[in-house]
Amino acid sequence: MGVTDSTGQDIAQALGLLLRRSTRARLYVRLTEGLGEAVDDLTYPVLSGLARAGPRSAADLGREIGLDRTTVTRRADRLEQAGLLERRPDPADGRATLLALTDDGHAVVAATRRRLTDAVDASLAGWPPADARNFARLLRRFVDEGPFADGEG
Amino acid sequence: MGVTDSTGQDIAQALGLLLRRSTRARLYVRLTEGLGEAVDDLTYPVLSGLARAGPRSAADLGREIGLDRTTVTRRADRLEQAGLLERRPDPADGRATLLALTDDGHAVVAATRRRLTDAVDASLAGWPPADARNFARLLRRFVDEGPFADGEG
DNA sequence: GGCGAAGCGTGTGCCGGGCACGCTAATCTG
DNA sequence: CAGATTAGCGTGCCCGGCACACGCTTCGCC
Repeated sequence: MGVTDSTGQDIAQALGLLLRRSTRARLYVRLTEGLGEAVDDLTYPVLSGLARAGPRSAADLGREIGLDRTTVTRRADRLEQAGLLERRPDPADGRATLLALTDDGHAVVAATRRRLTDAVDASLAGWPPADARNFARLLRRFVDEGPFADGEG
Repeated sequence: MGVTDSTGQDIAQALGLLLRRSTRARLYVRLTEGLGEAVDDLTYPVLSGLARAGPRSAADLGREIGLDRTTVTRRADRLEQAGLLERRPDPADGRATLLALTDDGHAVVAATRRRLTDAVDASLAGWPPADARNFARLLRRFVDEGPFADGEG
């Protein structure tokens, strides 16, 4: 990895830039804009996590998405009030309360995902299809094996 | 973008995963670990921004990195106390105060960047060099043209 | 059937972030 | 050249999110 091989450095730089911009541009804020008062960059991870993992208890979901149990509870309160999420008693465990998306909740997640996909599509518009496919493949591999791959989520 | 072309969707998915994990794994926290009490995931962007843009006023830097002017000031206070940053009166403008990295500050930024590069190198260890180079090129292009490219930073 | 463990919700304290104020200096105007 | 307007800075203040601690209920084991 001498001067002749700056690949790692290049990627690190681009990665830093990516992470910086995605927060600076408030990506999450924009993606969730206009989807109702309750859904914003803070509450969306709860919705998204439930969409991914299915009905879960607050504690489980917290472990899943890296938040404190109580924080999940508070955010779920807001989402429940907005009708995007509902609480059901766990049939298998009387103390547990399952958080589950309502149809509206699923719709919000779908809309947000579509927005992101559209944005990606737009920025890939001028790319040769082969490059785009290659990028998708390599990015996927990097994310799976990458410096963050200590968890499943 | 029918069923036959899921490329955009694939990238969006991987991108979401990447952003999620980088916060969930507290990437920034780890990268700045052990570099002194004052430097953490909150104060590092100030350091990094100064390293990129050179000596700047708090207001300018705030616009640069997407933070409120006063927030930059508070964080700069901590960094100044730790000797990583210094305040100089702007010779060209008597009301302005320039924030500038000290040698120690530059060293901290260099160390953090090296850590990230090392992590990337490690996860690229098993890759064919051609793939790695391709990935670097494509990622760079995507970041430059991507859905976030509304700013320079 | 009783007892420790696990889960949930909520009250409380703490910390980060943005707004508003007062001040100083630069720039514009007549 | 003097007054007025504008731009910049630091700090006091308030709001909101987060984690810890408590009390309660329920499960699992003995």
